[in-house]
Amino acid sequence: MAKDRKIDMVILGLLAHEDRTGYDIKKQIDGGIRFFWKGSFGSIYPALAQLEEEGSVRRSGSNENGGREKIVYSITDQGKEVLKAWLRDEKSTNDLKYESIMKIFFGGAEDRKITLQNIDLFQSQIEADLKVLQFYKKNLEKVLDQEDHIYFYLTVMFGIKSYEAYLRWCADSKKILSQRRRGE
Amino acid sequence: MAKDRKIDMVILGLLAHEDRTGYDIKKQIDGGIRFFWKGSFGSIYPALAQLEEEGSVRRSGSNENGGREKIVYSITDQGKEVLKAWLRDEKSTNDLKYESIMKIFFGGAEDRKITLQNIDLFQSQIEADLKVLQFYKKNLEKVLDQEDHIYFYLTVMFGIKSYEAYLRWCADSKKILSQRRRGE
DNA sequence: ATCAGCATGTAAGGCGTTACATGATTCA
DNA sequence: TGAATCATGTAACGCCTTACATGCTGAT
Repeated sequence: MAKDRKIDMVILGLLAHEDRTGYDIKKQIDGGIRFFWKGSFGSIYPALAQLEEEGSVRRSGSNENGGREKIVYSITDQGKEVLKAWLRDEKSTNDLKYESIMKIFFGGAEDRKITLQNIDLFQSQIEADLKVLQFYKKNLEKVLDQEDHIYFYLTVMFGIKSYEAYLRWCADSKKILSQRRRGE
Repeated sequence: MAKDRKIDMVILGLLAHEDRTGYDIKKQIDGGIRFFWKGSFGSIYPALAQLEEEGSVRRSGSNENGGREKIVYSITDQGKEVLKAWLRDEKSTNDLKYESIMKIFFGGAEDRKITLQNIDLFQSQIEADLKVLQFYKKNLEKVLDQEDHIYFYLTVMFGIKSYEAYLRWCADSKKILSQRRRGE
C-alpha cells in the first residue's frame, strides 16, 4: 500500500542525466532500459504529473511556438535526493515473469514436440534481443573511458551474459528432449 | 483487457499433475515455481473460484470432518483443454523487473561504492537462490528416468545456468568498477 | 498452554496496460 | 495528400499484493 512505483525512479534517473519530455522518456525505456524495466505512456504521464506535484521534477521549458505543447522536464534537488535515497536503499525486488519457462515446466501436459517448439520460440526472442544488446555494446566500447557510460555498459553486459547463458540452455534442453524420446 | 491471468495456468498446470487444495498450490508456487512466477493467496483463491465457475476445475472432496473445511480441487477435461491451448499458443510474454540492475544502470547519480554495494546485495540474493536450485537438482537427478520430472529438471537447469552467469557478471563488474577508480 | 503451520477467504488500494482522443510536423 | 512520427493525456479495466479475519491441528 505504501508508494512503491518504480517508474518514478526510471524517470528521475533519466532526468538526472538530461532534461527530457515524457515522450523522450518513453523512447529511452523502449531502448536500453526495456531489458530490465518497462513502461507505457499510461504510466509515464501520470507519474510525471505526480512527481511535479511532489516537487521532484519541474518544467524547464514548454514549447508552445504555435504548435502542440511540448513539456520538457528537469529533476529538482529534491528529486535528486529521492533518487539517491532509492539507490542507497538495500531493498530491491527482482521479479521475473517468464511465461516461456512456465510453459516448459508444464510441458508434460502436451506432446514433447510442443515443448520443443516453445523452446525454439523462446530462443528466437532471445537471439533477436541479443543482437540489439551486442550493437549497444559495440557503440559503448568506443566511449567507455567516459564516466557514466560505464553503468550502461555494465547493464548491457548483464543482458548479454544472461542471454548467452539462456541460448546455451536452449541448445542443451533441445538435445535432452530429443534424445530421450519416450514420452511421445 | 481480455483475460490474461497467468495464475490460472499455474493452477491448471499443477492440478493436471495431482489434486490439490489452494494452500497446496501456494506451497508449490513458493517452492520451485517462484523462480519464474509468483502468486499470493489473494490471487489464488479468487482464481480457483472463477475456474470452478467456468468449469475448468471441480471440487473432488471437501473434508469437513469436524474441523475447518478443506477443499481439494481437480482439473476437469475442459480445464485440460484450456491448459493445452495455452501451451500451444505461440505468444509468451517474458517480463523481468530487475530493480537491482536498474540501480546499477542509474548508479552514476551516487558514489561508486553504492553501486558496488548494490552488486554485493544482488549477488547474495542470487547465491541463496542458487543453493536452493542445486538442492532441487540433486534430488531430481535420482528420478530423472521418470517422465514428467524431466520438465522440472529443465526449468531448474534454466535457473542454475542463468544464476551462474549472473554471479560471473557480478564478479566481473566489481572488478571493472574497482579498477577504474576515477569517479569517486 | 502456546506456537507454528494448515486452511480459506475478503477488502482496500496500488500499479499498469490497452485503447482511445487529439492534433502538429515532416517527408515522400 | 497521406503516412509516420512527434507529443500529451484520459478512461476503463484487469491484475496483484498486503493486511486483515477466522479458526483448527499437532508438536513441544
